[in-house]
Amino acid sequence: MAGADNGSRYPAAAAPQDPLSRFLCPVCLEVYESPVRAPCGHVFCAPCLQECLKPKKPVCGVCRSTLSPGSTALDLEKQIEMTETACSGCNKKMYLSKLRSHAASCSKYQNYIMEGVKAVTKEPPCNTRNVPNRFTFPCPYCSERNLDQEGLVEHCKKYHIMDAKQVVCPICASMPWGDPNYRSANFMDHLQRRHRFSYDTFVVWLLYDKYPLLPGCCPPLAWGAGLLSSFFPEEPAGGAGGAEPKPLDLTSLSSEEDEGSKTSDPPSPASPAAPEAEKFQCGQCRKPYSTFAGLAKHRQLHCDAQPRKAFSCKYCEKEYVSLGALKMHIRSHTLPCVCKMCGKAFSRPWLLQGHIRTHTGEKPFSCTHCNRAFADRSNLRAHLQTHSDVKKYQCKTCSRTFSRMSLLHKHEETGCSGTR
DNA sequence: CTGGGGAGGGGGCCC
DNA sequence: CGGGCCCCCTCCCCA
Repeated sequence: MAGADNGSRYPAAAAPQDPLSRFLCPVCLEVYESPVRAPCGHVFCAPCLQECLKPKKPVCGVCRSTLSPGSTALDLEKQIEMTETACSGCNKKMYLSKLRSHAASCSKYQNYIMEGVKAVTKEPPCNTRNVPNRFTFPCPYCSERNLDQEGLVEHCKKYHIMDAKQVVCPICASMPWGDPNYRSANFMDHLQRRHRFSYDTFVVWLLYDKYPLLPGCCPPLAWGAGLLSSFFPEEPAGGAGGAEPKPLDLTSLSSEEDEGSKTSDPPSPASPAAPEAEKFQCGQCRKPYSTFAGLAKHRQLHCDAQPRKAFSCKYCEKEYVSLGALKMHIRSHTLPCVCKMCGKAFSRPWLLQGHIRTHTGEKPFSCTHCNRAFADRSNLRAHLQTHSDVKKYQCKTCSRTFSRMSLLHKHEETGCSGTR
């Protein structure tokens, strides 16, 4: 466990240049927060590990081995406290242990992240013509084409289970870190261990959705099918008409093709004769475009250029009428308030205060009717409803009242009989 | 299935 | 403009 490899283990092809990478949690891609070493040897932030342990059969996000609660990685914790670094945004020097909270409030760091994302989304790699399709794969044994990941696994299990030939895994080879020349000694074993789940699911949901703007998230942003499918949403797993798996030719996204290729009736996505389907839609005016470039141009010339009434969140698509409201909202992404007891993070101090009461057992809000106490005023309010004959939320059909909106919704969803 | 409690999130208002 | 507070709401879990 000692040495630089005690934390995140990266595939050789993707080993980051940054010497600090060994202090980065493979889940949140930030400096470890309360690092915990799982039994498999991989280290995660304590809160990240908690998240990973939530599924019924938790697996390590790095090696896919069964995951169970680990032990505090004191060695790493110490190193994080003693290692100096500089903020990528403002260059301020600080210890790694301070970087996380600093990054949450450093506007220059946020800009630095945004620049990174722009660079990734605006300037596709120069060898884009060679970018392989990550939706369908050829079988490395018989070269049957257009198998999606699950299809490939099933196909190989069905037809090649006894085939001992060393072959290149087409799924791994298509990934940005993949080595197209690396032959798997036991491909069937590799398939079943490594590709039981989809990279899309793991990369996009775990990393992109949770930490969409982190520097380490750029590869997932660029390569994760979640993003790709938003650019190429109709790339069917089965391919069109048995054609060769099509490279995602980003260079074809000419800035010249846009509105002209629009049609009022987009062809079927599965149709091979439908390459100009309007796959891209402006988030603001909903205008459809057949190419990403067209959409980008439209946004540049029209929607983005117009004076905005709203302040847009750079992390998600939400917009606010005031900068204050936006900043408040951004806290829900950066979660600057961290509980010292369990490491859980919150957007606002009072949320943290409420959470701390769950540790201390403090219940300052008591019911005047039954003296029952609550830690949260909202919950007291909900409780007070239970003392009332006429509850706040009423069914329009049967006039029955409920103490909570959710109960009313449930009542309506399960089919109100209408009888009073 | 229903009702209730616990925990937490989001937006608005006020100071 | 930021922080504190309030209200409303949701989700999950349990009896």
